[in-house]
Amino acid sequence: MNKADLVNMVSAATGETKTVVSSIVDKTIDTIVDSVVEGKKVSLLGFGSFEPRDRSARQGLNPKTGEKIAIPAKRVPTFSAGKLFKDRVQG
Amino acid sequence: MNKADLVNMVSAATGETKTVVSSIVDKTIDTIVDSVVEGKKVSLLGFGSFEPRDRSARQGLNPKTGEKIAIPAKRVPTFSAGKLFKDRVQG
DNA sequence: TGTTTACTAAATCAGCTTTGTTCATTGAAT
DNA sequence: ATTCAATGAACAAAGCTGATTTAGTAAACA
Repeated sequence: MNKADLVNMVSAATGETKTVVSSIVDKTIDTIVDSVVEGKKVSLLGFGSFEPRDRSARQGLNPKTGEKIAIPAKRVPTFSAGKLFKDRVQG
Repeated sequence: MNKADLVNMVSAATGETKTVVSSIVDKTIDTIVDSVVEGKKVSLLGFGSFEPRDRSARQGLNPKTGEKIAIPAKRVPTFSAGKLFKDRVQG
């Protein structure tokens, strides 16, 4: 399922036009990304939470050549699913 | 940031009422969760993708007592961030 | 609405490191 | 009423790493 499918389904479920749904979905994603970029966590109860996490530098290797390479420290976005989401996926 | 904050910000950014934004955000989350529950991946370009992943059974241990315990196999929801999200968080 | 264009995502190789997982409880928040 | 974060230890599993091709999505424009 891609974004177009998602918008269609939400539009059908809510009765709002695809245009409105699309703009809100886009802006919602923008807002979440912006917040994480600013270092703040976004918690959506039942769904999960997004937050930035710092990864320390480490040794890696090039799978093609096998030689060791230095991987610098970096900040990455993470998501951890909430209880409801986990329970529903687990069944 | 929680869901109420998110709805307020998206409402302010789009001009749609909080009621409309709230219903669309909720339904969007529902749709994503439903899709993952059905075993299908949800790909939102630039943001990331949600999909179920199977974890095999393994041995764990109770940190309190130190004794070994059996952790059963299970299915969990996962999210992997897209390039744009990563790039923006990294800076 | 339909088409083109440019860019992103998936898959692949293997080995090492980081991260997640386990229980229980308190406090905060939905 | 219910969920979430945090805490602490230690082990095992999952993921990250480069480079490339293919496939596919999204944005722009007429």
